[in-house]
Amino acid sequence: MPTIKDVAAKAGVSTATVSRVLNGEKVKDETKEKVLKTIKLLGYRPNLIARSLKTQKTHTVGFVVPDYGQFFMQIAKVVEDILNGYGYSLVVCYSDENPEREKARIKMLMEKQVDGMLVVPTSDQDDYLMELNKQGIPVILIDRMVKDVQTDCVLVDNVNGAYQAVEHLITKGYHRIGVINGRQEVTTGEERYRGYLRVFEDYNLQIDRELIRFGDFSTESGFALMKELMSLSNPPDAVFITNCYMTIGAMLAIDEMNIKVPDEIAIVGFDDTELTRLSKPPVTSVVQPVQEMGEIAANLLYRRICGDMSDYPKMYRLKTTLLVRASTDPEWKKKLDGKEGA
Amino acid sequence: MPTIKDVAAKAGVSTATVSRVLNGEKVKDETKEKVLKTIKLLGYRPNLIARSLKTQKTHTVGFVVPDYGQFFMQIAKVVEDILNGYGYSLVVCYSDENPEREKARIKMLMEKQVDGMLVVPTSDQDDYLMELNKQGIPVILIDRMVKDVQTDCVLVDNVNGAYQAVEHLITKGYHRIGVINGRQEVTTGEERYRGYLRVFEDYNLQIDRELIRFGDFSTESGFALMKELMSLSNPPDAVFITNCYMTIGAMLAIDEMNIKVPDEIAIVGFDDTELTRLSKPPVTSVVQPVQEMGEIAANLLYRRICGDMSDYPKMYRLKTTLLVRASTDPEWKKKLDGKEGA
DNA sequence: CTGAAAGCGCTAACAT
DNA sequence: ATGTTAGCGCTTTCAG
Repeated sequence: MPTIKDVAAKAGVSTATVSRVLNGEKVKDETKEKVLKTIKLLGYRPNLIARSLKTQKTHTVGFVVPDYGQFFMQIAKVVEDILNGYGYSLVVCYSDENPEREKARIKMLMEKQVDGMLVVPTSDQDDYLMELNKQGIPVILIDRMVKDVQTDCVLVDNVNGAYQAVEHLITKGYHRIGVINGRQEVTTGEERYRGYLRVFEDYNLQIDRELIRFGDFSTESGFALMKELMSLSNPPDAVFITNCYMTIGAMLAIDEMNIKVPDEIAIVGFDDTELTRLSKPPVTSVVQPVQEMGEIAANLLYRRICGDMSDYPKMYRLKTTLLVRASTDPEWKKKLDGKEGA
Repeated sequence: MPTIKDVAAKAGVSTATVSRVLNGEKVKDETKEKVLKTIKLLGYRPNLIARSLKTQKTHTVGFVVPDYGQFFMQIAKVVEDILNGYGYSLVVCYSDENPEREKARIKMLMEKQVDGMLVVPTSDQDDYLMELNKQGIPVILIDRMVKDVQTDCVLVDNVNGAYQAVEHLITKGYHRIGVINGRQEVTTGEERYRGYLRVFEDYNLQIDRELIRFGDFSTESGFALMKELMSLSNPPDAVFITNCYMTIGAMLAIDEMNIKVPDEIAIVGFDDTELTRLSKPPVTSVVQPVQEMGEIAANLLYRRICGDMSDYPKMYRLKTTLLVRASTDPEWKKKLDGKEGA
């Protein structure tokens, strides 16, 4: 591999000049030509490591997700595209919904000297994240936030998303509405539960505590909890499930128990993925603006990296939409009639 | 951030000694203690960039996948875990099934100076990949290979996997067996098609060319091609679909057309993901040993990075398994009875 | 066993 | 407009 020195020597200029050409600084056209030519000739590629050592910038950003499922990977894709466009590359790693592992991954990213980070925190008290901020490396929280922490975050309005979902069930005439919650140490889990509770409050309805279950966001927990709910002497007639993995688990359980949806039980889930769309029947879901979340987060992070702290800390609360499908609507198939394709 | 110099100064030793302690070389216990203590005291963390510049190793490896779907991300997870265990971190990027983009991503990884790469090539004539090999950076092809190229690869036996799938259909008594193929410029696409053809040859059966369709691995193409097949005046009674996205698309099409599986059409897919498992009915699938693929690839790459070229170039051809489910077996549900859970 | 010193390849003052 | 030079933080001969 040729170095900048080789180029300088061959072109008969100093390394500084070559560097200037490389970085688009003012250089006499004639010498620039000459340098460019020798660069091509030698097949020279700047050594990014050396450059990083000098500039203290790696042009790399990290993204810590809880898992590699469709929801977060959709965001990752958007983020990667945008950041690539700015000349940054993305390192994605997964925390496995485990604060310890999250900390380890963040540490690794720190040591790799990333210029910034996007994190989906696995707990609402991530003291470690704050250190980063103090160290001056921009961090954007995405999807979930951390309590008592002042930093940029891109979230959705989970409370009202959940509210809308549960209200939809009530409007449809369901009375015994259960909920399968996610981890309450995570803001999305807690907020969605809060939305559920608020509906009952607003409608002045009684809640049967038996219908409230707590899972850990995993397919397995959705499966197990749905079985529990349906084994009750007085089972629910509808269930709100607060993320997509648990929804899948619940659908599998329902299927295994040979229960009819929505006739015997109505289901509304959170997140819209291929799974919920392909499921039979398709699941009514609170859909999050994935594309927008990714775009906003990536662009905000880029601005922070560039030193623009004008509106820091900025919190986005994007709105969700309720997509009604057959799992809460027996008429769905007829009404739809070709409106939803592949 | 303190540097090695700060540590050396504070501990009253030379930077060389600190470096030795850091790298576990022989140092008098007493001085080692002292150094370790000041490292802790100052909260010193070695600067990996500086180290990389010196050692020419980044302890990073790249992984280029066609997409962020479940199949490849499952592999990525395995690979990441293993490599992390060896002290390497993984940069995953997606080529979007596009050779140009793949080239760009590989180039980026090269410039980032990764110590090695795992690539799922998007074409069977990736001249660019060979350059890497010449440059001495280890590359392992995974899932797909490149023709006329001598390099390590971890593949599955697609031909026999497909063969088994189609033979299963024949055994079940289906006659008009269609196929939805993937991109033929990609070895998996071509090999699976070959497996399909071979069955007809071996059984000395006539093929109706009308039943052979070519897609691009996407859900959309699976959807469109299945619609085409089922709109034929003489439609197939079974279809083999050569990857999971197209299988999903096909299932959606079938659903939309209100066709019953397996009564009116039997389906066998390639790849086993949540989608094919959750689908109604669940799809009989050729399942690939994802875990094993990841393990083998990661460990092989590690060995190559460590300079062990003993068995180069090594080609693995792992065996697939056929998982029979309801999409080819009306009796499935009864037979199963609790054998398959969440 | 430890220290001095020379770089790895690049950028950025500072000079010219 | 270009060249000189001093590092960025680390590893690694080579001496001692």
